[in-house]
Amino acid sequence: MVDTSILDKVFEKFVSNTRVFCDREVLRHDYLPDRLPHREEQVRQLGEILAPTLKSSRGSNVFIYGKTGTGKTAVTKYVLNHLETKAKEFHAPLRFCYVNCRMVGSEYRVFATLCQSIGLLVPFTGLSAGEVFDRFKAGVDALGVIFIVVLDEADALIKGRGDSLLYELTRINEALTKSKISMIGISNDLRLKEFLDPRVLSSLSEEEIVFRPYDASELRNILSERAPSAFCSGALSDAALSLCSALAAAEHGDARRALDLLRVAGEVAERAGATTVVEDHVREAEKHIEHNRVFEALSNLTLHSKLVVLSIYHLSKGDTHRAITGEIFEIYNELCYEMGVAPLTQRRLSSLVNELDSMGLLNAKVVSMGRYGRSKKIGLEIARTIIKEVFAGDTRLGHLVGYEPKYLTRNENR
DNA sequence: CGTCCACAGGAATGACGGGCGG
DNA sequence: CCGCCCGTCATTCCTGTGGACG
Repeated sequence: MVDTSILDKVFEKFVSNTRVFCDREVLRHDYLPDRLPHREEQVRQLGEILAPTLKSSRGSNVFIYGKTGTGKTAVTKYVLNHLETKAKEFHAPLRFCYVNCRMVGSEYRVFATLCQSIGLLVPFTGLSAGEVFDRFKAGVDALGVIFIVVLDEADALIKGRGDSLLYELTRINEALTKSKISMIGISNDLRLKEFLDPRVLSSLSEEEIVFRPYDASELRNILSERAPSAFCSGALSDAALSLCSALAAAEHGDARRALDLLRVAGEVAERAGATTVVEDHVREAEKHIEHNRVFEALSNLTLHSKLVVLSIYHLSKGDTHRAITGEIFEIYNELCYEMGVAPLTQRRLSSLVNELDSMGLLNAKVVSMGRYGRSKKIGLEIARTIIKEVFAGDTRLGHLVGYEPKYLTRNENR
């Protein structure tokens, strides 16, 4: 027999307690507001570039640069949505497809997504990327439309596997007779140009739009624009709103971050039973977000990546000692033995360390120790308590948290 | 000032799981 | 069902290198 009274209380409290939020969806970063403050110029630019598509001519290709949370995606979606409604009004044959390259993952899957958007079903795997591309090409051409391809976070793809995808796409119009394609590339990395083939660069960057980070007062405006529809009147203190803006501005001028902070702060306040969101709730939210991010990232790692993290955890015990690759490999091997799994090679481990570094879980830096060789110095970027928390809850790895590596006892010197 | 450590990280290759068209 | 072609992960082999030591 389960005691449901506890749950009842939780639900009742949730339903009756509508004092803080009235619509928290407004604060999600994928929510598209009616107005995009401080991005009027970019909206106008992109609109001008794409306007010709309404008259069935191809718009220029555009490259959009800017750091995360500067409104690139929002502006693009905003303009495309309006373009779509206009197109319907004028009966212009306009279609578009938005692809987030980082989420989608591989070149193959980008083409697969494009195919799906025009109603072509392709298998998850099995075909060559070229085959999928050809099907897409034939598919769009048959439609006889102006097609806009949006490649968001294109840098994630290009850095990983080169620019052959972009190259093929920029040349696609030569093979099309009834349709035309224009592209919008979006990149978080301003140095992306350096990775690109000059031919791709010139055709892709017919136009460029740069998004500067928001400053604190701009972030404040963005938040205060959304706050009235997100929160009940009087439920949000001015100080809390300012703190969210300031924290996000200090980071990267990241509006996404500001919105997250505000939303989570509201949730923290709500759970605490408060009627007003105050600064302390924001600070709490900051910790909460970081904790969640790390927890999620750690939990989703593969077994071997987890073992690598654990090895570094053991090595950095006590002080802020930074491990080097060789040491990590020693302890990693011990842990693998304890687990009864075959260890990976040092070469592979080195790649895993780099992946963990770019996820922000580790901090890896190549250093030369002169006579004593060249290696990577690696330290944990995250709180040890979270590592304990994640691995202690793992049935397979729990016992390794308290494991005493023989390597460490063998080398009592530091 | 040359040597030589302890790796970094690129390239080629292979095992594996999966879908294709015939 | 088969032979073929993928993408992904991992191994093997490799060349390159910053700087303390002698």
